[in-house]
Amino acid sequence: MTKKAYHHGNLRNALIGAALEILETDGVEGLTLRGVAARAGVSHAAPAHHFPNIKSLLTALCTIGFLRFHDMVEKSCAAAPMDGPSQLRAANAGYLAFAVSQPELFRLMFSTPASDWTDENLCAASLRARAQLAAICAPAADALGLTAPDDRGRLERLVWSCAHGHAHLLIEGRLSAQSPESGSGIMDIAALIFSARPHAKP
Amino acid sequence: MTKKAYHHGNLRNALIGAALEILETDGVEGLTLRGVAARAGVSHAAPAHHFPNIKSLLTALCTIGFLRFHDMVEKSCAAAPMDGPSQLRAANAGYLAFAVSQPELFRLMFSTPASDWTDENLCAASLRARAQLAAICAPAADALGLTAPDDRGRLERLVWSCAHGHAHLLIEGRLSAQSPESGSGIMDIAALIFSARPHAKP
DNA sequence: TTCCAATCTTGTCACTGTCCAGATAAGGCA
DNA sequence: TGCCTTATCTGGACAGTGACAAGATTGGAA
Repeated sequence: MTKKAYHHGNLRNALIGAALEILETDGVEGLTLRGVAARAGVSHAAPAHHFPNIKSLLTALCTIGFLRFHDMVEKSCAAAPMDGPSQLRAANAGYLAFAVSQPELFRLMFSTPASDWTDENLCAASLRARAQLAAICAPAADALGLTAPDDRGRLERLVWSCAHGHAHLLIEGRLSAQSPESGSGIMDIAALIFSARPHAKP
Repeated sequence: MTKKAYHHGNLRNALIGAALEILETDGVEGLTLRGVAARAGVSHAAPAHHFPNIKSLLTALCTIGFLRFHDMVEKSCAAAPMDGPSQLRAANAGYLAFAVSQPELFRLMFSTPASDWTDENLCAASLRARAQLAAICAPAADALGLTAPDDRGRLERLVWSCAHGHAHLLIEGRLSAQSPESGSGIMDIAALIFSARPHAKP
């Protein structure tokens, strides 16, 4: 055990783990390929075989982020009543909770140039989260009498924009004066939506 | 004229100008202190006297961003009818137009760790934009019968979150399938707000 | 005119990502 | 069993980066 094995055996995962730790501690600007290698206990060039460049490492982190994000929203929704407004509130709460609990990862996920968006895994993970959003919005769209795909997409964008904007502004310290649970965002939106009379075309 | 002056005379502004150009061309990751110096035609260490470190340069860019942002929203609102909904729509349009026209600057403005938020000028410029938002939201708050400062703040956050989220998702390429003018964001929000009956407490 | 302070240049350092050649080990094949 | 192909990892190197230090240049005040 005192003698270090030449082959790590599970270096790729070890690197990702180390990178995730460094990410939340020091932020993206503190995340260096050499630092990750050092934390994993390998030489500075060892990551090259698993991640040809730092962008590919960030892409892997980003992918994990979307998976975690999906799970967190799902759990939040599963614990809530099944009616439309409750599901929207739960989704918003999950969105926010993820951003607050792992702000650096959240930042990374939504800073597009940082990662490689031609990567299959990343696209799949991202699309899965996108589909989740659509499913959660469906009851609200039904309640508002929106049948045209365009209108439904518009509602999704509205809900998403609101949740995302709130989460982003919050972790960037722009809403620091208020507590995260102060009930802004989709919660109020939902209340307004469901109290408003459905109107055919804006 | 063939002989280059030892003293630039207006180096600080020249550096900022060069940095703004490089920023929108190559993004923040392509913005280097040495590159900025080269574009301004000075040696690699010349910026040090005006900007002790790269963070202070980014802070200056960020400050300019908030000034431009304020002006853009103001112009958009000035060109619109003075009623509450129109002003909200105009503000949203200005918010979006700024983000789309200078996405890298927008990104920089809302990536907090990039710049120094103890800087007086930056804080002033940011607070000015924040006050502008409050002023634009005031008529909507009045129309909804919101008198308590908490409720008014909540509305502001709601409006801001929605506009910001839409702008951010758009420039990060997450809403690429739809055109920017497709009327999401505050416009729909406003329509819902002004069609909804005012309710005392959610 | 002289001198000081601001400004700019040159040189240097540690650190980074990336590339390269070579060392080491794992597993298939004889 | 022993060899050998391939994947994995090491150590060294290079250009580019931000930051620092020391010296050159200049504008303006005394």
